[in-house]
Amino acid sequence: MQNIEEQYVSCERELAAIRDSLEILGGKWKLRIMRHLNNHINENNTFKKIQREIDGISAKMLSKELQELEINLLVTRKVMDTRPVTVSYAITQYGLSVFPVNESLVKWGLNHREQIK
Amino acid sequence: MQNIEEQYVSCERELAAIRDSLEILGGKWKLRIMRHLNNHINENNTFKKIQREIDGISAKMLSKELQELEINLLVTRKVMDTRPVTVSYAITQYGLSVFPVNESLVKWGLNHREQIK
DNA sequence: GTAACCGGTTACCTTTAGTTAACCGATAAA
DNA sequence: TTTATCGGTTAACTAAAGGTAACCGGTTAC
Repeated sequence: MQNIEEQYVSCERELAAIRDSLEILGGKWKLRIMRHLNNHINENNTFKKIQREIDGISAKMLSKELQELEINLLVTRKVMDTRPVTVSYAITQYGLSVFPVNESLVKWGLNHREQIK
Repeated sequence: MQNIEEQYVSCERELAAIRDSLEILGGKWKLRIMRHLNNHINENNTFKKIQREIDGISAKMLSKELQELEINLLVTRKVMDTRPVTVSYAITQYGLSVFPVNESLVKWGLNHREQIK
């Protein structure tokens, strides 16, 4: 049995973890991009190809979101030796760890639609 | 095996579900409040008591967030027959369904701290 | 009558998230 | 030399989220 102080610390740690997850995976585009890369995992996902295939995303947002995903080790960026230069993005092995979170959000959201109708 | 159209619909449904989940459970306070109500489930959680115990939350935000949680059937609001009147909030049975999502966010966030350090 | 408690609401402000459109350098094709 | 492609960046904007502080009606205790 934990004492009060340990309970408090554990609670703070969990709250910080939730903040981290929502900051890194939340927002309008992050999971959208991760899912797209995962659904096209055997393709050469260049910047332009991703932008064409994700409906509504601007170059600015795609660039910004990919940078943040790369910083968090969820995707890799590889400059290809083509003319003109293309840049290929891919989900990392570690990036696959977001899919349980993705699934729990999907599951809850789908069920919630049933619940409130 | 699904055809292309069915895949597309399923993908749109899942993306909408993620948007719903993040809209209803995301933000700075929603899960914070749900966790608090769950941790104090046998107590009389009045507005003032919740506000005292959740560090940093303003009356405005607490009021707004509780209203939205109530609309989504996640908490109940009960005006008590006391002087002066108090209002008691409680998590619903359905509200408990957020904890698997909560757990997956906690788990991913905790692991991510390890991963990037 | 005045002060205090409860459960809020309102107005105003700041910060963050996201959009739009123009622009950039490097390269290559016509 | 003009035009196009790729992978962005920049500036300027709007929209959404959240914070701060003052205020409110109803009630009770002094």
